[in-house]
Amino acid sequence: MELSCKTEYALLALVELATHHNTGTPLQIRQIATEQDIPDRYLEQLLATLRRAGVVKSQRGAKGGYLLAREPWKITLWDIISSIEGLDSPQQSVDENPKSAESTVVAEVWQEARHAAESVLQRYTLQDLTEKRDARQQRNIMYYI
Amino acid sequence: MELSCKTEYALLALVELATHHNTGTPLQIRQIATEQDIPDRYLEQLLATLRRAGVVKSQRGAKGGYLLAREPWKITLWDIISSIEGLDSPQQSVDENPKSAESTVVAEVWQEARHAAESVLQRYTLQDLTEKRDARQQRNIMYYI
DNA sequence: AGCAAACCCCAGTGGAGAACCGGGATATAC
DNA sequence: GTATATCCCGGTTCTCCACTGGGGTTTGCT
Repeated sequence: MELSCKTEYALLALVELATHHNTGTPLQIRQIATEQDIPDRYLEQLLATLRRAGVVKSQRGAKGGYLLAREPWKITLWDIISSIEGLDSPQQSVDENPKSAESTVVAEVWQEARHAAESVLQRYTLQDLTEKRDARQQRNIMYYI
Repeated sequence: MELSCKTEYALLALVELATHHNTGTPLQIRQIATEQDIPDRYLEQLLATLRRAGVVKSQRGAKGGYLLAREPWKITLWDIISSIEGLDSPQQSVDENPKSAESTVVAEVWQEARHAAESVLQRYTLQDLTEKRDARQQRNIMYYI
């Protein structure tokens, strides 16, 4: 239920990639890390996960770095979070423990709640986040006048 | 995002209490535990938490046990989960780390998603769970005919 | 070709919480 | 007073999170 540090790092990093997306040049781990104040060796792992999930792509070697795999408006927050959270549900273990009627009902309701949150996260894209951030910064500038 | 074992135990135990609520007699840990297949010493801790949160009340001594603190239709699933998960937000630490614009936006969106899930859980009461269970059992019986 | 800059992979560590188990103190019905 | 329950405090094992470190590999540049 709580926003884990891990997920927040991933989101912040991708917002950073989204803002530099129009340049076409890759962003390096180090740059993202210093910009968003994330431990770089940790961020490296998160980006690796996101790459394997097909959210970002990487360019190895000198002058390498990371790029978004798709346009910012084609990446939803749910894409990111489900990738990083790893709800792979690896084995649909056909175990024969017949869940009680109570368990089944609880699971159904929980599923409904999770789906509600999921659909909110599906509605937001990286593009939306950068726009919301820019709008917020504009407002903050207004306050200073 | 996932339903923890802990929370599921609490919900199952409370469903059990809700079904015996009309009798007016308290249910004991041991009974709930064997009925719902929960380790009893663990359930004891959960019920203690729920008691401190005001969801259930206890009766000590022989012939003691647990009772719902309110009627089953006045206890929402959110009441239970927030009690057990302990999202008390203990200290509103007025720390002076100015969150970045990106962090703020991410937090806002996350808040919105969490609120969506929360409102689903607010809509369901213990009464709803028992009714859903009974309806489901009726349907299962129909299948056997 | 050589070198440095970047990603890639694997492994380990410290702390926190989950999911338990156990023992003794306390309250209550009979 | 005794049996029966909850209450309270602690410890234990396990997993995950957050993070660090040591190499290896690919690539651009000169």
